[in-house]
Amino acid sequence: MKSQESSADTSADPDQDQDQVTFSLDNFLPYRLALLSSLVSGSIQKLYASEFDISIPEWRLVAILGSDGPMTANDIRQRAAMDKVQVSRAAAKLLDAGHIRKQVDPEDKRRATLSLSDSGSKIYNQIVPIALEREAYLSSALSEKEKRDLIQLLEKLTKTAKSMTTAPPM
Amino acid sequence: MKSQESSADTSADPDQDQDQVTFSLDNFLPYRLALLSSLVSGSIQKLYASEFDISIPEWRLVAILGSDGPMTANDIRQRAAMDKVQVSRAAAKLLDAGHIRKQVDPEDKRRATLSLSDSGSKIYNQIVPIALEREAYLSSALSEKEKRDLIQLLEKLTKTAKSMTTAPPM
DNA sequence: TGCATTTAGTTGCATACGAAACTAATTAGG
DNA sequence: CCTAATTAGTTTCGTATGCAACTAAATGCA
Repeated sequence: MKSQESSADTSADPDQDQDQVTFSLDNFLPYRLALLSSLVSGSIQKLYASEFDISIPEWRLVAILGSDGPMTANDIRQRAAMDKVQVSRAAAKLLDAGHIRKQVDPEDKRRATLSLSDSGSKIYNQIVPIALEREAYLSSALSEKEKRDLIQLLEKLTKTAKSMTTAPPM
Repeated sequence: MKSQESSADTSADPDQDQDQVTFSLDNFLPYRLALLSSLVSGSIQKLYASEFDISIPEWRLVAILGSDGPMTANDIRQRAAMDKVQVSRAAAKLLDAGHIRKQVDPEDKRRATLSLSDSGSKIYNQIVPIALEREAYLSSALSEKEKRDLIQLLEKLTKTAKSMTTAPPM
């Protein structure tokens, strides 16, 4: 594909040899995504940490168990596209803090179903409105339609990005 | 925006009626962004590491010095919204590898102008086409208009996100 | 001038991360 | 059956990260 004839930036000096490609981080999607994501995560992380002493991976577990109900660590891994180590550690911390329960499956003792404890549910119920409010504020510069469009665009990109990663072991 | 009155407020409202808000990580923007960003970065990181033995922060320095010309570490930090530690370490590695030069400003010996060496320029010229190709592939599921829209939406969000971190609403 | 403050950049330390090695339980298959 | 291969989940270990403390130079100011 012939891409990137970036618009009005270069004075299009034809002498400029062709190795000297025009490139700007500002229009480079991976960079834009990384920047935005780190800004957003950073802000959220601080909030969750200070108010609930919970990390983002831990919050993901709480969010999933809270919205989708009890499931195993492996289910969570697939559901949230998280690393299994990340799930394991988040679960360990949440268990330790008493926010989730772990029930070993008697049928298959390797598996264990995780579920929110009362304190976990409480956290879920407390965080959800705050998270939504944060998100609303974040996207307050967007119209409803723009927000839907954005999610849809991110969805498409995510699909492509998944196919780009060299067959992740799942 | 007048929002939460502080931490006490949330617990001061033990009445949990509206807490069964419909919430799903899937529609939660911060999560979608983090997921996509990590997929994209991961894929790119592997590519740069295997082909050029260079990390993403290092690549950012090369990209900026290559496209915008020589500048100080501090300029880079502002330009790329990077942490100063990150810039310092990336610069140290690139220096060590001989990809950049460092010239101390005689006027102000704290400052030093960084610039690409020949090998740095070579890397820049080699990576740029690959990066653009990657990006083109990543966004191949989007129309030109969609891609422009996306960048614009990300821009808006980034602006808001920056304001969120600089003015911590807590 | 002389000392406090600011600024550019680096380093130390404690944490987070993920790949890979590992344990324990289950299933396959000879 | 018994061993090999697979699966769920945990731990180890090297690296990356970022805050905070630090060094060194420049500036403020009295």
